[in-house]
Amino acid sequence: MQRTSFDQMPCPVARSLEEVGEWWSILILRDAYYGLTRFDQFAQSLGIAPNMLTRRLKGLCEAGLLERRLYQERPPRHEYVLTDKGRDFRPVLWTLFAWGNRHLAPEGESVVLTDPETGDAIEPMVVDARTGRPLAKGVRVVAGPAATPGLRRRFEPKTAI
Amino acid sequence: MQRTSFDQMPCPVARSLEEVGEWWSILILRDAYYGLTRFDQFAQSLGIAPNMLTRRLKGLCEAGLLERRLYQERPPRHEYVLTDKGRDFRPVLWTLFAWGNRHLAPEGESVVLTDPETGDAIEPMVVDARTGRPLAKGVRVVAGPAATPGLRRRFEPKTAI
DNA sequence: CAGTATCCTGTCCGATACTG
DNA sequence: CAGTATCGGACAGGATACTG
Repeated sequence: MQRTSFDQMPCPVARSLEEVGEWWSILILRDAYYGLTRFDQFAQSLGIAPNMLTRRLKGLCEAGLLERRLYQERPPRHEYVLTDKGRDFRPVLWTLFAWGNRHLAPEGESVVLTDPETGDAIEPMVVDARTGRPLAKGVRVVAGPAATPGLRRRFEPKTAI
Repeated sequence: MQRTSFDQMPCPVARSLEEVGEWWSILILRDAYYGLTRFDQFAQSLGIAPNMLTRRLKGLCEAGLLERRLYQERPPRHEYVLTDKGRDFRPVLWTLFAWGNRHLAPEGESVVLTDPETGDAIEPMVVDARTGRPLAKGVRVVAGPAATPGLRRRFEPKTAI
């Protein structure tokens, strides 16, 4: 890897980007949530070159977000299905989706999220699962149990996100 | 741009990636939330090459997430401050942070989010702002007011995310 | 249909040197 | 201190051809 490796980086954001930071990966995940599982479904939906699709699918499998599963013996056919880890990434997509709709839809929203039962539009918001309170400005970032001394020093001042 | 342009793509996720899809951009935003505003603060925190930092800062400014502001006349000095649009991106960082902590912290969490008042750990969760109900699997994606006919066709089947 | 194999280009990115 | 200028390498990504 040419980029500085963030393998031993403490920040979970940096670590996440290490796995899904590539451009196509997120769109592939999006399509996986949409229910696509097969190579050519992704290829057609994304308009991605086949070699790149192979690369990105392999990457997502190695990162443990997708699982390559044989669904037919002869001829051998594989499908790409989300793992728990991959499914758990959906909150990121939701917030990204919402942000895009808020700020990058000059001529109106072309796609919206809705409640599957009521059909009402959904407006994603992030809250604390324990208290139910919305996360607002000033969420503190502090060194955790596995922090190194240097890290503790860095997060000693009031660091917020 | 060498990549397929997603300028007229309807999906807000793709559009978002157009603006913040680059690897460093997110980390710069993260540091901006941390309170950094000046060139060399970013440079030192990220260990990024100065030319890249210039490019990414310029990109974020053009995308309207950061604003370059003169804070000193002679010699001219600029600071990079978050715009509303940039601040509004924080939910994405929160969910990314949480995902990274859940899945990429083998030796324990090195950094955690806490409530600035109580000091308790925070566990980000995405809910619908209107009903307060957690978003679960099966959030529907449907064509919105500005959708083209082709788009409507695509999202006619039950598409979820 | 589900990929693999090549080849090519753009550009992300790092390293370094330089400037007001 | 806050950048700009230049160079070079690695690789993401595109295009196309080919295979069981």
